[in-house]
Amino acid sequence: MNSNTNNGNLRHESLLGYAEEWGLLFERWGLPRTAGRIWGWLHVCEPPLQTAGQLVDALGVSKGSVSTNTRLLESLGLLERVGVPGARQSHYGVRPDAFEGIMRQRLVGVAQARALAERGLSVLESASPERKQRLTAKRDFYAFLEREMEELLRHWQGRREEGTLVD
Amino acid sequence: MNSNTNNGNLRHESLLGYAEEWGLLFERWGLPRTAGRIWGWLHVCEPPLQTAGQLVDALGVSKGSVSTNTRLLESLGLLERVGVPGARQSHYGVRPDAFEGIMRQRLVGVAQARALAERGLSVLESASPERKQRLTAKRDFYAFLEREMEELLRHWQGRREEGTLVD
DNA sequence: TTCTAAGTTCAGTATATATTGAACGTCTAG
DNA sequence: CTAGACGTTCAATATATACTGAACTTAGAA
Repeated sequence: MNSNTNNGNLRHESLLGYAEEWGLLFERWGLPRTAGRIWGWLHVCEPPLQTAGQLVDALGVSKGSVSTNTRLLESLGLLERVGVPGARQSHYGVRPDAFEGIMRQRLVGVAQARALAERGLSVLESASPERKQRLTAKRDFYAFLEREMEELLRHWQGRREEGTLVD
Repeated sequence: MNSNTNNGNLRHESLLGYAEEWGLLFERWGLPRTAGRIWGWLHVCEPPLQTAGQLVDALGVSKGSVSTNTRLLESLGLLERVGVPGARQSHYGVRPDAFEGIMRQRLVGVAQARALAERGLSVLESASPERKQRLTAKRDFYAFLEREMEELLRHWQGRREEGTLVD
């Protein structure tokens, strides 16, 4: 195995371990373990672009699961499917702007929380300010977080444009 | 019911609905639905401090579940158990600094991701820079996020000290 | 066209997790 | 001390979700 890749003295096993740990982390975040495994694996595998079949072989999961989870990761903005000239299969790779996708996902969650607090306030419309106070504080927090994270996202994008013009 | 609380024209049902929606949001975040229900409810209930028994009655969940999930929310830094003079039971309420707890939780997740990327890099120690590139980018992102969120947390704390000296 | 490989979908199954309900410990009041 | 309320723990159960494997669709090769 691995006859056509130069892995130096890297143990295939420890690379797999890295993927596996991302699986566990994803699970703690309420996402499928397999999605995490793919995400981790695509950061250390060789070659960097992998076909569905290669993922099946490397990670020991079913075709169906790879299909489902690559689609999930795509929809989260973390993966992209790229065409390789002369190849019939789809090749999956980490999106260059994947981290913006991660931040955007988090932003969505914050925005949902803010919207929900807002909706709660409308239910308490006729209540006293004291009664509203808890909800107002919550709304203010999520509004703060939403604004700040949007700025953070811009920061990151700026950073990428300056510094990492390598790729 | 509700003979001793003045709820004005607020429908008990719509307040419960608010709690229920937080339950669903929590679930999407990989947390128990009941924990979300409690968290939502404690922002709109009257009185603001509730006993375990009141939570059982209001939310229609078991004593055991309330016990488990209040402990969870406590450990996340969102709830506090306060003693009420003359009352035998524990009373639960939203911590005044709950939102700092939320941010701290998120920070922990980011730190874990950064640590994991770091560990991956040590596995690739002897590899070429090109091979390391994907992991380095990931590590850099999480390191960035970690630093920025720490600052964000400080911002929020400062904001609280200035503005919200009401409570 | 037919044959084969790739990828998707989905019903069935496995697995993990939350929730219940009952038994237990603990504390306070009387 | 005893009675009863409160809270916790845990085994059993319910429930949700991920995963597999097989059937199906599509597309290229011959």
